[in-house]
Amino acid sequence: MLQPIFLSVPLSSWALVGGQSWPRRSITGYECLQWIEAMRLTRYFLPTLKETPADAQIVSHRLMLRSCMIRQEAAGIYSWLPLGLKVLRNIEQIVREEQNRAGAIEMLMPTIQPAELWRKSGRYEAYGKEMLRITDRHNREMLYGPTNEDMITDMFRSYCRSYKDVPKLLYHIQWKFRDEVRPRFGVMRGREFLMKDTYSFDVDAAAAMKSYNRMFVAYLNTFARMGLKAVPMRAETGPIGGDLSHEFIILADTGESAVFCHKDLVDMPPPGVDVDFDGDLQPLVDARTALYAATEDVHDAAAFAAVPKDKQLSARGIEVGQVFYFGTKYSEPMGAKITLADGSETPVHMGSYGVGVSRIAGAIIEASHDENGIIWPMEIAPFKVGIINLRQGDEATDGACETAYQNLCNAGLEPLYDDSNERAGAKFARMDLIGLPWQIIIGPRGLKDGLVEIKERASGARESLPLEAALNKVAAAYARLNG
RNA sequence: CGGGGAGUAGCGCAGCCUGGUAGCGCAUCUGCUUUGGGAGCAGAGGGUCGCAAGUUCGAAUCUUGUCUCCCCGACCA
Repeated sequence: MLQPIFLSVPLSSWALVGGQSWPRRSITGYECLQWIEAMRLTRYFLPTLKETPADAQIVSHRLMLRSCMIRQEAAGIYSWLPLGLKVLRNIEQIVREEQNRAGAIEMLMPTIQPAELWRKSGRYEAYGKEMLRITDRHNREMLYGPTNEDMITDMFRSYCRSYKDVPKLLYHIQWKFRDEVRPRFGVMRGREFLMKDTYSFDVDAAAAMKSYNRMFVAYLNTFARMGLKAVPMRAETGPIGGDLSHEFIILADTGESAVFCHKDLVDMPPPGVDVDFDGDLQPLVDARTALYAATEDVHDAAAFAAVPKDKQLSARGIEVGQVFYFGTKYSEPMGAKITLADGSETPVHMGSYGVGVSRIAGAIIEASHDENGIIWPMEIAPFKVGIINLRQGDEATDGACETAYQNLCNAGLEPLYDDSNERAGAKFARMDLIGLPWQIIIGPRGLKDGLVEIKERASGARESLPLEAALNKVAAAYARLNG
């Protein structure tokens, strides 16, 4: 029954990153065989909803609930169901790859921290009710970390004493908890959220700017790979403190903050993955900070007025990342000092750089959906292609679907095969809802003439062609992505 | 934290004003017919009406308390 089909487009599962061969897609980020997850719908867990839960107000939240990505467990606290978890992992993996490329080193700090650390930095009382405070069985004061500056500064202090130990960029991807007064918008403003936070350690302010620029450029590439147009904007530093900060904002009507920027920034292409992170990044950063862009908190109406009228963009935005330079704000009180070449001591200069990994899942949907459901960018899609069997039980149809499934699996294209016995309409609606980039639609009518249908979710464009050509077309789209 | 609203079957809702032991649509299960954009018919299962006190012969319904969730605002990745 199964007919091997030769895919004319070579698929490389390995991409060149920083001169090394890395797995293109893996769960752990470590070198391993390419991780392929294909699935038959009847074996999967995907009870999609036809009706919208009443509590969900914004489109991304509604679609995430309907497509069975998440389930609310308490206000601002969610389970990530199988489909949602795959999306979350894909986002996380892009963030990880771009951090590694920029020279940051991954580690993992705990979610629970001792209160003592925060007393040392002077933040324990200052952070207020947003911090979830816990007492353990020995009556020790603990907290569920809302961020990790204090812990990493303490760690740096205990291991690094010399100017020779810097620069260092360390990051982790870990769950955070902030006891928001009013969680809302699903995962975009949860109390528990997954965040990538990087911390930089440098000898002085000038060196710290180089770290800042690394992260700035890494973020531009990170969001571009996710199909997002993120605009860096001057921003307030807030409780993290410091002198210099940019928020990376994607424009969306449902955004929480008002933003003002020069239109040219929106479509400015990313620096690209072949940037030399050890080279001078300042021109790249300057190109994106020369034009006016600011969030409402630091908005300067006069400066904005100087932007040509037809280039003024006043919109709403979702913050997906933020970079801070805060100098010695933590190293000073916590005694994280390094010895310089001349024997003198100086507090290490620090910055922190956050990406809201779980928030991005919602943000991408806000930026990419239509009335039928989600439209996933290729790199984010939980499965890369859906196979719709229009007549389960029909020998020719079942056979063609199996052939497609096996070949797509072999090609690493992570197909989701709808082998359920439901009616065509239900299958179409569900496949559109979960937003896989490509659909291969196979039924007896088309097969009579040796044809299957291929549909691109984003454009809705459909085309009838032989199975082999359809598979090759999807493979070609994926190969382009892998460069 | 101020202001508003809601908790009744997995989801969406009605019933409450005027107390009498719970109903509709979707979903689920069974059977038959269907099968190219969320099918039709027939049958079935599923709810201590958020929780706790109180009033009453009797409470989903009235009273009080309490918990949870949502929305608007202020605040935040």
